[in-house]
Amino acid sequence: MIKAVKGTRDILPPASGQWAFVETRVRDIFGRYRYAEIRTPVFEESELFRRGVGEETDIVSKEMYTFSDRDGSSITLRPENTASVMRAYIEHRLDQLPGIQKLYYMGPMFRRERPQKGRYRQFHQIGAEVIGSERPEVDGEVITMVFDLLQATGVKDFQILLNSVGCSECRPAFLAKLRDALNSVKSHLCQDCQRRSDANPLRVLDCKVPADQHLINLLPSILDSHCQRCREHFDVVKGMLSDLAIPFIIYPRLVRGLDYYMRTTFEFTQSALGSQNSILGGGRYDGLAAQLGSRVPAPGIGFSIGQDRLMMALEEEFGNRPSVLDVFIAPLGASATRLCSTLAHTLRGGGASVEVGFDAKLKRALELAHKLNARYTLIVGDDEVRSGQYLLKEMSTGSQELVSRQHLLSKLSIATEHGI
RNA sequence: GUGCCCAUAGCUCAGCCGGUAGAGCGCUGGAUUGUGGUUCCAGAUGUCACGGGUUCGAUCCCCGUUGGGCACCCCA
Repeated sequence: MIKAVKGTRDILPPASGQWAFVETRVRDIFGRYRYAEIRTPVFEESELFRRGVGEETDIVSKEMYTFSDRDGSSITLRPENTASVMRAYIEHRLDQLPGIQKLYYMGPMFRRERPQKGRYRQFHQIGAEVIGSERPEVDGEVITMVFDLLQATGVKDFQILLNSVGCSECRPAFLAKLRDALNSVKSHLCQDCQRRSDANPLRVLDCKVPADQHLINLLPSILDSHCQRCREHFDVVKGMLSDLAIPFIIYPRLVRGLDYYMRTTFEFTQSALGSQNSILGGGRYDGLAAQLGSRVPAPGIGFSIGQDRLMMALEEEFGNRPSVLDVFIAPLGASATRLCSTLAHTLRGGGASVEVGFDAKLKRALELAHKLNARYTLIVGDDEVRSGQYLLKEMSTGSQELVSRQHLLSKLSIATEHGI
């Protein structure tokens, strides 16, 4: 039997309906913030990610799906979408458009990692980018928007971690201070941290080994190394969130894995997700455009939500909500079946969701209607065909009455909004 | 990529100390004519993940492969 390849999966009903529900909410809420959708290709020239994401990152150094095209060019399945969006921004001169660009996307990304809960080789991200402004107010608005989205979809018990990783002016000084401090304590840290101290000192801050924590807490904080511009920027972001009563935790140890981040970085975590507890991450990347060869400055900030993880966090929320079926039509016999096709079409035209049964046995039809969670079953047999009065049965109560074709729709009192 | 654990019906799982498999749920059919949910009866379904090895004989023991889970690395 051929199966889905390692780390990929099928999203089947009813889960697919839940995914679509979330996507509808995304479009609604992002739309209110005047974001517009951008759809970039699923694969790009490999060079884009090498330059955009960073040669030294794990993503680029060991997780990319890269292959040679027939003309010899190197192609990579996108491991994330920010670089692509920025590429499109530069390529199509979106900087020439009035105002700042606010773009959102959703779709599959690909990384060749070992799969585990909340981590897939094909996974799905919902993200947004604002390009063309370095104002801190934009950062605040972006965070506010994701907060709104999580609230609207019903995610519970999440935390917002906020940090500022400085800029090209103040970060080198911080790194020097950190290296110094690490040199004196690293022999007391865990194996991994000893290695990180040299390879990637920032990562030490991310260590979760309990025994290391008290020493790590004594290490220099990036917050103390901020230059004046970074400090002012961060203050505005924090102030905005406070004004909006959005709870956040200043987490100076938050380091993000992609090279392009500077100043504001953030992450939303949710405890129910297990080890992969990060549901979304984002930050500012004012230098990315230049790295990609843009001649005009294009400061930006963005985030991406792990949709697979978001869905996991919402599992309880969705529970076993039944799918919506307003009417199951049960035709008994050939003439009734023929009539029911037009009847179904009329009801669907009026907004009802309708399924027509094909089993001539009423018992079978009712069984199926029940299993499909139909609100009503419409019984159409020879008697009904003759009289033009159809037997409408309400499944929850079992009560039934004869209704004429004209009155069917109003009798059904179709709910205007079909949730899921 | 590394370590540990796991793989039996569509799903959740049982299967002693090696003798080629079972339950619950679900599914299909029936309990006389056009009435579902509860009930009763009957039935189907398994290359016991795959490939080797040991053995008279392997779902069970051993090795490998594939897939999954957990943790690490890292990240969404």
